[in-house]
Amino acid sequence: MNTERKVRVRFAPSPTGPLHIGGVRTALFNYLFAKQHHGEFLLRIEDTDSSRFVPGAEEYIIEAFQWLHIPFDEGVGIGGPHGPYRQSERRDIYRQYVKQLLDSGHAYYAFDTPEELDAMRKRLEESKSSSHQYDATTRMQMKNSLSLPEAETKALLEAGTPYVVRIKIDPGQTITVHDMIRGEVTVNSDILDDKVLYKSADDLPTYHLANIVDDHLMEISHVIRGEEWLPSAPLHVLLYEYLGWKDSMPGFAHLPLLLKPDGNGKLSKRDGDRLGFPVFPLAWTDPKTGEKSSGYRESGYYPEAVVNMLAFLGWNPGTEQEIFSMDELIQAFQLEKVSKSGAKFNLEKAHWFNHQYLQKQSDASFIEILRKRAGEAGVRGGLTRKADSFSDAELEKMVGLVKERLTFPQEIWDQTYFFFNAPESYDEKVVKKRWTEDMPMILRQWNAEAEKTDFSASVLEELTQKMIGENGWNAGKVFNSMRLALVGASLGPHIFDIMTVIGKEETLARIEQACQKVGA
RNA sequence: GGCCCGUUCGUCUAGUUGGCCUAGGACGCAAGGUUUUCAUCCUUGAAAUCAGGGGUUCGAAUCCCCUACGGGCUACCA
Repeated sequence: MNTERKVRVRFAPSPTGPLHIGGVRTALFNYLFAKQHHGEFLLRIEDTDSSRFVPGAEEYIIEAFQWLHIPFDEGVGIGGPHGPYRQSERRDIYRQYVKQLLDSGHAYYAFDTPEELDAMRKRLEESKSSSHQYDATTRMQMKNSLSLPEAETKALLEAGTPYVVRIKIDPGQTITVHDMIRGEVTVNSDILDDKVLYKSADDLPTYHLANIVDDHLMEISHVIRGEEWLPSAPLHVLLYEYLGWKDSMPGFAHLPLLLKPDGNGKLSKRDGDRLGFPVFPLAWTDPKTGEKSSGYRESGYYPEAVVNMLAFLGWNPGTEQEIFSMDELIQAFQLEKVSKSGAKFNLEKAHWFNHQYLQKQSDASFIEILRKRAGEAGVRGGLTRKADSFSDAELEKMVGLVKERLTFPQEIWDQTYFFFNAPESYDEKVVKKRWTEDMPMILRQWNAEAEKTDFSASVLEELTQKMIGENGWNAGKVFNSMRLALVGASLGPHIFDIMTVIGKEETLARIEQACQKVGA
C-alpha cells in the first residue's frame, strides 16, 4: 500500500435491479476520491449470480451516472485496457486462480448438496457446538476433497458431479484490516467459514473471489464500499495473502450505511414508497412484476442537488459551507472525514438542496416547461391568455416573479396558472373578509382611470395609492379585492406585477368580470 | 446465538494532536420583521448534562474500561 501508487478505484454494482441511492453515494465517494488524487474511476459489473440477473439493470446504472455527471474513466460501456469489465465474461481468468488456490492447498472441492448443508447447519445448531458453519472444525465431516479419499474425489469430478470450491481457512490466525475510516479491525480466523469461491454449476466464481482477482488485475488501489462488507474484509485480506498478492493489496474504506428516515435499519426501496420519496436516481419499472418506482430525475431533482445532498450524508468538510459544486467537492473531499455511524436520509434537507439549486437556474430555462404545462393543463374558456400569446420575454418575467417559491421545476404551474386563466370562482373567505358592497363601484372607477395609463407597475401603484387617499377607501380591502379579481384567491406575486404581465386588456376584463360575478 | 462496527440538538453534523465548548452550523420547528395576499427572504429563539457508569488527568465530548442500545454480517447473493 505505498502512497506512490496511482489511485484507481472502482464502483462494482450487481445488475440485480435499479441502483439504490446508497450505491450512488458509494460511487460518488469513489469518484471524488479518485479525482482528488488525479486517479481513475472504473465501472465493473458484478454479474456472477446468473440467477439474479435483471435485464436493463446495467443500462440503468450507466444512464444514472450520466445523468448525475459522474463519468467513468474505464469499464463497461467505455472500455479500457483491463477488460472485459463484466465478470460473466471473465470466466477464463477466474478459472486459473481457482486452480492456483486448489494447487497451493488454500482451497478444496466440496460436493455437499444444498440439502446436506441444511442438515449440517441444523445439526450444529442443535448441538452445543460453538461453530455453526463450514470451517476447520466441521469440514472433515462433510463431503469434500479433504475428507474423501483422493480416488473418490477424482471419480466424482470425472463423473461430472456438481461441486463448489471452498477456501480453506487456516484457523488460529489473527487478521487485521486497515480501514481508512475505522482504523484497525482485527479478527481471529476461527470465526471465518470456508466460503464458496467457485461453483461448477454455472462455471463462475462467487463475489469474494471475483472481487479480489479483478481488483488485483485491474490495479485497484483503494476499495471504497459500504459497511455491509466490513465483516467479509478479513476474508478478502486472506485471499490476497493466499494468492500471493499481499504486497499490492488495496487500501480499504468502509462507508457508513444510509438509514431509513424513521426508526432504524438500512434504507430500502420499500421505505421510499412508504414515506414518499425516491430511493433510486432514475424511475424504474420492474421487467418481471411491472412494479414502478420513482426516481430523483423524474421527481424534479437536479443532479447537482442530488450529488450535493448525497455528499453530505456521512461526510462534512468541517466548514460552514454546504453548497458545493462537483469540482468543489473534489477539492474538499477527505475519506478521513467520513463519519463512522449510519446517516438517516432527510427528505426536508433534500428539498432544501433542490431549492438552492433551482434558484441558480436561469429564468429562461423554465420557459419550455411553462409552455408545456400550460398546454397540458389547457386554457379555460372566457377571459384567458393562451400560452402562445405570451412572448418568451413575458414568460421569463413571469418566471422571475415566482421562481423563488419553487423547490421543483414542475411546481411552476401551481404558481403561474392564474396568469393564463382568469378565475372561475372566488375564494369565499376572501370575499367575505375583503369584498365590501361598494367594491364594484370602486374597482370600476379604478378601471376607468387605469385604462388611461401606460400600465406599468410603478404607475399603477402610484395611481392606486392616490385614488385610495383621495377617496378614503380601505387600502387593504381594495388591494385584496383586486387580487381576488385577478387570481381568485389570496396568493401570488404583487398584484401590479401580475397586471403588467397579463396586460391592460386582460386586467380590466378580469376586474369587470369579478364585479359582475361577485357583485355587491 | 456468534462476530464486527457504531452512539454529540428531532435529523445531517462541527468538534479529530484533551483546556478558547457556558458544545458551533445546517434542515426542520417557533416568534418577529419585510411583503397591505401567499410564498420567498431576513432576524431572533427553543433544541444535545456529548448513550449510561466507572476510571486516567489540574482539566475529557475528546484517552481507557464496563454496561446499555442501535446497526451490519453470519448463503453455491452481492
